Amino acid sequence: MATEPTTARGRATRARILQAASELIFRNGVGAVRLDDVEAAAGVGRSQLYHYFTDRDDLVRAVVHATIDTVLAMQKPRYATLDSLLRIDEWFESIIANGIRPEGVGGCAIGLLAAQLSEHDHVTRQAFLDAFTRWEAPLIEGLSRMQQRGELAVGADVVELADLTMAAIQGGLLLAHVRRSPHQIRLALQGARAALLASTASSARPDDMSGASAGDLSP
Amino acid sequence: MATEPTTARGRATRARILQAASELIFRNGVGAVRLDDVEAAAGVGRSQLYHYFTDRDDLVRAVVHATIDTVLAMQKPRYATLDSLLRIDEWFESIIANGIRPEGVGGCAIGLLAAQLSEHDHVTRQAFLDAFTRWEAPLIEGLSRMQQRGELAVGADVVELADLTMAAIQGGLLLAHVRRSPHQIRLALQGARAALLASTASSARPDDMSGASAGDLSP
DNA sequence: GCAATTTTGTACTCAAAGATACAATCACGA
DNA sequence: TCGTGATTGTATCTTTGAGTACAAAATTGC
Repeated sequence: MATEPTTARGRATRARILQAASELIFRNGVGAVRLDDVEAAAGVGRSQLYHYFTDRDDLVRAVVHATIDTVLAMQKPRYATLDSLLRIDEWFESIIANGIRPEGVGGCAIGLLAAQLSEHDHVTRQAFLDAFTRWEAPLIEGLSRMQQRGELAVGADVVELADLTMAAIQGGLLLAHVRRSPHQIRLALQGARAALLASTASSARPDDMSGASAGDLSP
Repeated sequence: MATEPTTARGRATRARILQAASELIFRNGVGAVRLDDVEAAAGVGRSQLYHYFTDRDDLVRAVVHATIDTVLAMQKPRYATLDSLLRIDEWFESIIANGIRPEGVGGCAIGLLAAQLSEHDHVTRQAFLDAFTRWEAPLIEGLSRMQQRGELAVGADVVELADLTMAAIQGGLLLAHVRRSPHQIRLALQGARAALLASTASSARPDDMSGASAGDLSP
């Protein structure tokens, strides 16, 4: 049975295992990572793994949760204030910057995991749902505030704008990952920006279709 | 060694294996699919697998190529004429429709595979690169024609607009997959549409920043 | 119809990797 | 210092699933 570490050393060991497993999984994919690899990378023995995690699946689940927390924590500082186009642009910049890592370009850790594991089990799937919801919550709130201040067209659906932005982020990071080009993220975010801009109160004109309210694509 | 089937029966068997493997992989992910499962689903014996494919990796590679061909072929009919907003809208509609399958909502088969395998080996990665390039080629061409006809701002970069659109498609399908909601695809494509619209000649005004040309997000 | 080739069925081998056993060592509090 | 529990090292067991062997059946070409 998995034991929660009580001492500082134990916590450090558990953290090292998690760290090593996360990196390996991010690099090579969930299926390609052997427990031996994790051991070697973390500098621990087999017994440690089974001391802190019940089995391989438990470790993977822990990696998922840790990854989600890490990624969301990285966004945190920018989060409080996404209530202006300038702040949102800054946020976008941080996402672009985070997409360029020493171990490779692009690829949202959450998105990559989600693509691999969202069908795995119900609990894990729910974790991803929560992650995306938590991720976009500050944007929804910021957009709402902009709308209240009259900086966003009253007809705009802020939730839909946020969803659309999340899709752009994920798609941009995926393409950047495959193409190994951070430029893809930038372009994708430009798309989201255009959609947001189209809902900006100042540029919302009734005579064009720039408003990104739902229905444009309805059959 | 893998043998190419020469008879009709052989081709049918090989096709059945490929079909079964593709569905299982799409459903459960590459790592979770055992050869036993493929056998059972395809109704063949172990010997058939190794008659038509050298090993598991060879089968997976074949699935990748077959999936790419299938997905691109589905887009083909719409491809010839993506040179107006109307045609592009129709194209979007077909993508939304394809995202709703009996076996689950959303999830571009190519995108999901790419997330799992783009790091696997160089050849497979190249296959994904080619796939995305082939996928967006008709859009680039269509947009170019629109630009030549003056329906798109002369300053717009059609390649970037196409890249941005691809990111929206992929992100939308990924979110739709996780959230099990086809609406996510629609929203994402609305975002791409807004970006395209912003570059439409008629709505391109020098006094706003709607033009999706590069540089908006540059530091 | 018959030989040659292709296709298929079943049983088996074997290595890899997950999981376990258990003793040794360490760290902290009394 | 001593004892207890937490932590770690090593060796071993077990299961899974990829890959192989080989013969039977079906199909094709002559």
